[in-house]
Amino acid sequence: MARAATTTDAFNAVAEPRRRQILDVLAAGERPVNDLVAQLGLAQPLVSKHLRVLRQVGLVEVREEGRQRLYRLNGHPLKPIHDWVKNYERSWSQRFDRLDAVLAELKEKEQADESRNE
Amino acid sequence: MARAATTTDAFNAVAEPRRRQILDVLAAGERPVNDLVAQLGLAQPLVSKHLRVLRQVGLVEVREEGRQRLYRLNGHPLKPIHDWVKNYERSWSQRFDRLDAVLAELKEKEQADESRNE
DNA sequence: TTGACATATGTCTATATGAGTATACGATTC
DNA sequence: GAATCGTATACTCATATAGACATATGTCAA
Repeated sequence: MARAATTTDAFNAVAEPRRRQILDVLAAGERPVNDLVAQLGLAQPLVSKHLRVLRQVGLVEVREEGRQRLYRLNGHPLKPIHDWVKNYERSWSQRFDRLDAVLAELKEKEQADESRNE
Repeated sequence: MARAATTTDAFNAVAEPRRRQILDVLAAGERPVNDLVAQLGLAQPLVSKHLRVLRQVGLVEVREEGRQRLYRLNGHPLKPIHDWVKNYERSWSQRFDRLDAVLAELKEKEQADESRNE
């Protein structure tokens, strides 16, 4: 089997840095394709293709206005990523240091109790 | 150009659901490969290959003990993902509703002031 | 209606993938 | 040292990609 399609889910869609850039620009508000082309310095067909992927996973929505297509962000599909990754925050954040210390203490105490019962 | 290698960064490495599963198991503590094979129900060579990718982006580390290799989690490389995605949290979280309301109010007031100066 | 503009799609190429299967390799045990 | 265990690697396959380029489609203006 090959790698999962980029359109499988937000995880795959967002693995491509250019697509993250597009979302970052759209976070400031609705934009026509050519604005994105200009801001990102990418070829227009490439931007259109990235937008297609983002559309397919629901990360952007389009609105037609004259000959322009206005794209806007929809962050909802990013929630699963956030939900998953936030469980690992303790790996780097000092915010959890105190909690970790408490847990270690509890564990130690528990083991002491166990050995008392042997 | 082809899609960026899975070993390019955590974004790409973690786009594969099996690799996320592996990390989820390792979050509970150090594990030998065969434990992962059993818990995930995957073929052993497949697990080894996924572990290799995770190693290359620094998400896991290995320790040899006899004929076993004990893998453990290192969440640090996930921080960029968390940092990026958390900026989009307002897209789905109600926690930001109040803030958004305040911002909208400010904006309205600002526009009122502007029109007074015309 | 002709042309310019905004965007999407098709084709091509190089490349890498996940999974399956077989096998290699080092450590241990007999 | 032979057999076994735990793990990694090699090879194969089908498939999808990002990007470059050319072109199609639709909309507006002169």
